Amino acid sequence: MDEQNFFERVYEVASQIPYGRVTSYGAIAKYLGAARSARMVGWAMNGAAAREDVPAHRVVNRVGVLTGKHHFGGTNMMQQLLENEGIEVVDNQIVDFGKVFWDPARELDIES
DNA sequence: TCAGTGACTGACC
DNA sequence: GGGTCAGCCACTG
Repeated sequence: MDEQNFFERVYEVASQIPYGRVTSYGAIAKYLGAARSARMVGWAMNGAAAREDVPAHRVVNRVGVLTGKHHFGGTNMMQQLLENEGIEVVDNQIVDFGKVFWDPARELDIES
């Protein structure tokens, strides 16, 4: 994969999140080989939110809480976006998170 | 340059 | 079972 920036990789993975699915910062970080740098994934999302090709609203923390909704205008817009995709959200938390969870390391698999 | 902060996570008590 | 602590790296003041 040459030497793409860490942020660019995060954007690439996030942009591959299928409709109606969500993932966690740690899952992306782990897929990129930086599971201990989940915070950097969150920081990357800060810039990803500015990109329309990167559904940052589909990325939440490990328990399915929309911790980053505050960066989506400070309103429930992030929740609205998820609900628009068929994802039920209650109190900033995704319902049946385990069912809609999308693991890049498993779905995308690590192709040689 | 140093110190504080943050869209997280795993381990420990 | 639930709350607290430390580690992680980049950005800002």
